[in-house]
Parts: sequence; C-alpha cells; structure tokens
Amino acid sequence: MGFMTEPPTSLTPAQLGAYFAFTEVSSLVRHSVEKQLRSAGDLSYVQFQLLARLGDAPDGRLRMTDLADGVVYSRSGLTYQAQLLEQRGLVTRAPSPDDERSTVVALADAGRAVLAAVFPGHIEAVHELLFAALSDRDVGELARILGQAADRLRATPPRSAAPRQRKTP
Amino acid sequence: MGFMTEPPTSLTPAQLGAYFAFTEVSSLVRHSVEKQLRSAGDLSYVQFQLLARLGDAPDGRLRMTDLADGVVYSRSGLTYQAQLLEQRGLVTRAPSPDDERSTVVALADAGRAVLAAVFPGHIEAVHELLFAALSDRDVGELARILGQAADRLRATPPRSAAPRQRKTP
DNA sequence: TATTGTTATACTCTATAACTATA
DNA sequence: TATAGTTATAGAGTATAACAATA
Repeated sequence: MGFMTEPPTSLTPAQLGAYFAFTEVSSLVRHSVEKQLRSAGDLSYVQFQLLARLGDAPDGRLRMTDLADGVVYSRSGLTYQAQLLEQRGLVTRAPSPDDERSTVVALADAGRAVLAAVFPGHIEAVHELLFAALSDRDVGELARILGQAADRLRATPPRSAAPRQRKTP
Repeated sequence: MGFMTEPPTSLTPAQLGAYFAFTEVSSLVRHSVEKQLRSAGDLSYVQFQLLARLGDAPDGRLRMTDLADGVVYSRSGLTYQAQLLEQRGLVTRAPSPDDERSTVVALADAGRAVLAAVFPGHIEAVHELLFAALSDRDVGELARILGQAADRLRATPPRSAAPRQRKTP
C-alpha cells in the first residue's frame, strides 16, 4: 500500500477479487433485471429508473435535468426516453411555471400502475440474485461499504451529467 | 425475515440500502470505465471483456461459445463483436481442429498491445471509483461478500447464455 | 451570455430467426 | 437430431451538434 493517494499501477489481490466479483454480479443482476422489467411492464431499465425516481419525488414531479441525474448521460437521451414514456401515458410533461425554460415531468396514474405491476417481480429478482446467498450481517456490511463508495462518487463528481460542450467555431 | 426461502414481497431497509448503493456504484463505474476504454484503446466494454478473457486463457485461445459466457447474451452478438475485433487485427479466428463446427478465437499481438495500453488507466479508474474510499479491511469484506453472491449465481444458472430456441413451424 | 430542453442525424449494439455445416 | 457459428434484418438506445427559447 502506498501511504498517500498516488495513482496505483496495480490492484491488490483482494481488490482484484472484489472487482471481478463486483462486475460479475452487477452484469448478471442488470441483465436479469432488464429481462424481468421488460416482461412484467415492457420497460427498459432506464425507463424503470426514471419512473422509480419520479415515484420517490415529492408529488411525483421533477425537472428534466433533475430526473436525468445518474440515470442518463446525455440530454437528448433523456428527451428520447421521456417522449417514449409520455407516448405511453406513463408521465406527463409541462413547462415549469417557475422557469419557463424547464420542463416538469410528472408521474401519471398509469405510470404508478406500471411501477406497481413491476415492483414485486423486481424485488423478487433482486432478492434471488443478490441477497439469497447473504446473511443479514453481510447485507449490512455490503450496504455500509458500497455506501462509502457511493458517497465518494457523489462528492467527487467524475461528471455524471457531462457539462455542455463549447462551440467549435 | 422469513425462515425458509419463500419469495419475499419486500426488501429490508438494509437490503434496500445495499441495492441502491450497488446500482449507483455499478452504473457509475460502468459508465466511467467505458469512457476510459473508449479513449485509451477505442474499445467497448464488451470488446475489452472479450480481449481480457482471451488474455487469461491458456495460449490466449477460446472457442466462441466459451468466450461468450457471461459477456454476451446472444450468439449473433458475439459473432458481431468477434468480427469487429478480427477486422482490427486484435484477434484471429480459425476453425477448431478438434471439432470442425467450432471456431477458435485467438488473441493476436495487436490485441495484447491494446490490452496493455488500456490496463493502466483501467486500473486507475477502478481504484479511483471503487477502492479509494475503502479500507483494506472493507475491500476484503467486499470481495468475500460479493464472492458469495457470484458463487451462487454461477451455481444457480438464471440462464446467462440463453438456450437455443426450438423451431416454430 | 448561460441554461433548459428539443431535434436531426448517424452510429453502435443487440436480438430473433433463418441458414449452413459438422457431430 | 442436436450443436456451433454466421447472416440478414430490424429495432432500441445513445451521443454529438445545431437549434430555439428563456434567464
């Protein structure tokens, strides 16, 4: 171990093991969850995340930019997904009264219904794929450890939402 | 906690916390690593995984089917990626002497070179995104816990490589 | 001038099904 | 007949850049 924070040129065996297990689990969880969401509610994973985020928000409403955070990495990508969700009647979009530049996305009743239809299977899949093999104590440890990593990622923006490019005249 | 393995209808708070942290970290790590691989070696994440898998294999050779495992979820997807890698000269493909139906993919020197070019930045990114916030002890715990989950996923195939469909005449 | 969001466009990737060839 | 891989094709998703409108 170095004693400061110079970029390391290799990973320790434990780090390698953790990284491999992490990628293996996350890729399988992601793939299985995507299939479940598609079959239970005809949702892509991104669409599910957007709906879930709205479901957590007060009044089920968020500005486009706030909705995007951490889910989608380009503005046009969000517009695209929001259009799909709106066409299906799962969300509504309306200009914000506060700031006329903003669009406020609101979870519609049909959107809540789809979330409700999809949740049980989602939870079951996550339990089966991630938690079935873990003791309660290990789940707590996992939450604590990954929480630390997540906190740091949030504090040290590796730029989730890429800032707008300057013109290249 | 139920005392058997009936499918649960909800997650405990600790499980929810672990799941959210897990998805948050894995999505950010994935996105950042993809950008790094693209800029350092013009590789997609899937292509990197395929090359890395070949790099780990004895003689740097694998049958298509073995190469696919856990990385790609359709045969045609693997053929597509293998073609791209072959066009760039990073791998070679040849029919297997043992079984003439099989194609053996071999890592070419150029492929090893790209892996070498990409590794340092990859390791640095993983360190920065995942391990910088964790103590050595926590890294060990993470490896142990996720290793358990991975073992179970391997033992309980949620069908990574979907079996071939029957004809619908 | 900076910010919010949309549009146009091109591209990458994936999946399904049909097909070939070998076991 | 079953398995290994390829091909054809179609669709979903993403990113870049140009654009309009508001702050």
